[in-house]
Amino acid sequence: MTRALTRKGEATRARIVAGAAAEIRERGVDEVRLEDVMAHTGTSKGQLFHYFPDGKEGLLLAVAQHEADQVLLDQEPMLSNLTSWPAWLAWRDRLIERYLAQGVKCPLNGLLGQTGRRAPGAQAIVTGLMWRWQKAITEGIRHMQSTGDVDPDLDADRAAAALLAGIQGGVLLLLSTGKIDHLEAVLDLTIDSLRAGARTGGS
Amino acid sequence: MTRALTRKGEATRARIVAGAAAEIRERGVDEVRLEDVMAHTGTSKGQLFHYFPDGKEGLLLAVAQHEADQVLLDQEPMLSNLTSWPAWLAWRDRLIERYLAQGVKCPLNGLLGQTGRRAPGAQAIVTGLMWRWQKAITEGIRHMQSTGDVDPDLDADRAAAALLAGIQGGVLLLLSTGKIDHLEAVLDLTIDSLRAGARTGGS
DNA sequence: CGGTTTCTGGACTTGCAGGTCCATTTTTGC
DNA sequence: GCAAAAATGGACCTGCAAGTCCAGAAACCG
Repeated sequence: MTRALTRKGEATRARIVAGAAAEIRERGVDEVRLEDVMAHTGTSKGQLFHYFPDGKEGLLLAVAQHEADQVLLDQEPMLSNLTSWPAWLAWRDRLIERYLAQGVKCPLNGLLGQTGRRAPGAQAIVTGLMWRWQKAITEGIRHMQSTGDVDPDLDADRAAAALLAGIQGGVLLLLSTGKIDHLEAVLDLTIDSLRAGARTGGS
Repeated sequence: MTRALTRKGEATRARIVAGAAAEIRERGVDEVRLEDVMAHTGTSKGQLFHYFPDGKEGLLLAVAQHEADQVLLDQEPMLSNLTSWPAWLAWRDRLIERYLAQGVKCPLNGLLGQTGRRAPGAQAIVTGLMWRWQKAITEGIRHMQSTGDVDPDLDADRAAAALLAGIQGGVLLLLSTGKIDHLEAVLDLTIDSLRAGARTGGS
């Protein structure tokens, strides 16, 4: 019963989400008014509330989900194939490239702080994103352990957790300082550290 | 000429900042109205605009500065004395303890995303905080290098940048997931990694 | 086709939070 | 103690952005 959308309606809905996402990325969550979304997507207020009966709340939630999915998609196919050191470096390069291009515009930053508190659902979206992200990294590490490229005694989950945190912090620092250095340092040092434990099995 | 504050006035101003900070920590930036601050600090609207002629903007800026300073103060005296491994671990424990207690309430998270964009000054405050923080860590690493406890060939700045990023990300993940695991993993693994390079000078 | 549903546009309402103003009280400095 | 300056309280104004409503156009389905 959640379905009562014409083909045209579905297109409009998608256009609204995409447009709102772009607007938010560009100017920040709290700077975007529904009017801006309307103007930017060529829609009317009636449409907005037709597709998002919960108003801004619901729209932001949809945008958050959209952006969260995009974050992971942008890392493919590298993220799901961390099966060799060149693959790891390719992933590293993709991340750097992506966030360098993105610059100060983070779609989820504001959503975490702002929507995160009011909408309980937004919290879930971010948590889900982080969980999926970390899972992919963990699998990458496990694979490298299976091929003997990483110390098998290493706690893959813990290492992935640390790496994920480093990435998040690196992006955060990119947002506040405008420099990519932190993200680079995290990725390079962490990958180096993973490689270091390969041959030297001595503990 | 910036000075025209009575002793009483200064106290009131401080009370407003502290109260607003508490309120923001508790409920998030965008959920706090000036009225809330008034109620919570026992002040009137006239006072608010008397001490902060720029209105909410100026108040948030003052709060941000206050909180930024607090973040570093909370880590003292450990942060400025990272001169032995026990000292590093004490710092680690302090961080864990502090953020565990703080839980989901981050004073600067919202300020980064929200005020960060509108107030150009807020950006500077956050950047300044990060810079001071990283500098302290760098000095700690350098000291350990001088005593031979850390590989002297290590790029201390880069390592500090990575660690800082990890901490920020760990806190971010604490905010979104409610779990301290990421922060713990970052601190433990990074410190372990620093120790690992001590004796083995072979590259 | 024709009835029904969905889609669209935009005028209107509403509430509220930031900001203004000034009259009164307190503090200060001489 | 007394003028001047700062501190305080709170009524008032204002703009704006979310949300409501409904009437007309377009799309769907038999």
